[in-house]
Amino acid sequence: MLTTRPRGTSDILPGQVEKWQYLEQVIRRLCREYGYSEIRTPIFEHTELFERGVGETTDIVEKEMYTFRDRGDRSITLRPEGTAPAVRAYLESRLFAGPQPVKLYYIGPMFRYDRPQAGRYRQFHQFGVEVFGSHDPAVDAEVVAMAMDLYSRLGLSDLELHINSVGCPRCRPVLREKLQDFFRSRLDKLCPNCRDRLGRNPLRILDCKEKSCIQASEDAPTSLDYLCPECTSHFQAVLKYLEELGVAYTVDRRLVRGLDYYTHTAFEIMAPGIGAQNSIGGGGRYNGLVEACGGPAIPGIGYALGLERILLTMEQQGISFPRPPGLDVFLATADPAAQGQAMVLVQELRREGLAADRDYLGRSLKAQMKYAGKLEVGLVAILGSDELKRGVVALRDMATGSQEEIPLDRLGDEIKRRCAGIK
RNA sequence: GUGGAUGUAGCUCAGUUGGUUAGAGCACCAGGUUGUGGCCCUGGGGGUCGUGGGUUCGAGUCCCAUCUUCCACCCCA
Repeated sequence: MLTTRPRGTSDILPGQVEKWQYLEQVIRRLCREYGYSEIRTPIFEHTELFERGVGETTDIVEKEMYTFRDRGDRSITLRPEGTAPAVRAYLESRLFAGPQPVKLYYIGPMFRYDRPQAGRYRQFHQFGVEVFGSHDPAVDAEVVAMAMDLYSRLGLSDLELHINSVGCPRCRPVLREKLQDFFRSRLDKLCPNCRDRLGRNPLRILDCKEKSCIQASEDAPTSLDYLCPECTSHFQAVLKYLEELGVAYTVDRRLVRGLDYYTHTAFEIMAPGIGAQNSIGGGGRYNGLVEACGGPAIPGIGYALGLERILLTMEQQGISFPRPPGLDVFLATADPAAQGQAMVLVQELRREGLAADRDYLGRSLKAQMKYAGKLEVGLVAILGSDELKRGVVALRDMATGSQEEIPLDRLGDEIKRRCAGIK
């Protein structure tokens, strides 16, 4: 137990963490180019925020939250998603009083008490964006295009973008009723889960993966059949913009975001080949959420992408990551007399902005060379008492094996010169 | 939360019908004569056989429980 991490968590170790850093770097650049500012919210919040903000009837709230009482007897929950905290911060800091729209992004760990499997963990990471303050369907399109842009920047291909409109508070009740009418007559064909859903959230039946339910809902009315004129024109505009942006999509009338405050656009991106948990991102418009959280009636839209699943897909598609830079130079000492001088020299090189390191295990020169070879350092500077006397070091190019004496005062510049040539 | 599989050195695995000090390859460390890596050779360290019970004269091998990971379901990222 002492040496075992909690279930569904993972250590991101050297060798792997560079991939994360690369991914994060691409994300941050993307966000800057799209005009988004980062927001960092707490990793835990008051439980009510998620109960209200995510929805009491969702699986997340009903069975997946990490909730506990703190020492002040407050109910605290490790954040299971990023939208509700962003809304909370937007309201708490009155960002709606500043210039609109407010475009935010976040990146960090989320927590859900699920049963782990490939691509699903109890602590996982999401990158997400939220835009507050605009109804413009162009924002819907931009947000979708931005997500797709990230995937393509990472080199991912063969992704499926599904998009739908789930209506608004005006047309959804109509659809709800139509769906309830439709399914009431074929209750016997629905799975127990969906029978339960009929009363609470009939839209979700369309989303059920149970064979019988898929069959039963084949001719069921979908949101697109009962959209109000405003919703229809909004959705048509989003699709038109996507076409203009060259983003390929599939209208999926079964795609549902089950929460009450979700409105209009809903979308999801799937990656084939990474297992059953193949959704690598999803989002939609939530024009009712800010108000539901006690704020003014301000529209919003956003998405969240799963970082583990993106990395999984990249690996599955054989995408190579840029090689992280290692040391510029390794300083090897040829005899113990040079130790003190080596320490000072390495420190000087670092001050000059070079990545430099040396041996700390009292190894023989041979062993130090071997070690440097394993680290794949391009240059090794060798310092012995002979060199020390003459104020030079032997600088060895590890790729070619050629070696040259460099005066100590020129060493930094010489290394920089050679590294520049390689880079 | 439900069902199925898995678990032997850091990694990939072997381990005969239960029977002596549990092995290999790779990795790690050290040597292969005087201050020099990548190949090769030699040697070394490292395993409470996931954990806890049980059966047995004897268990890595059989039984039970538990944990982990994996796969699927539910659902999502």
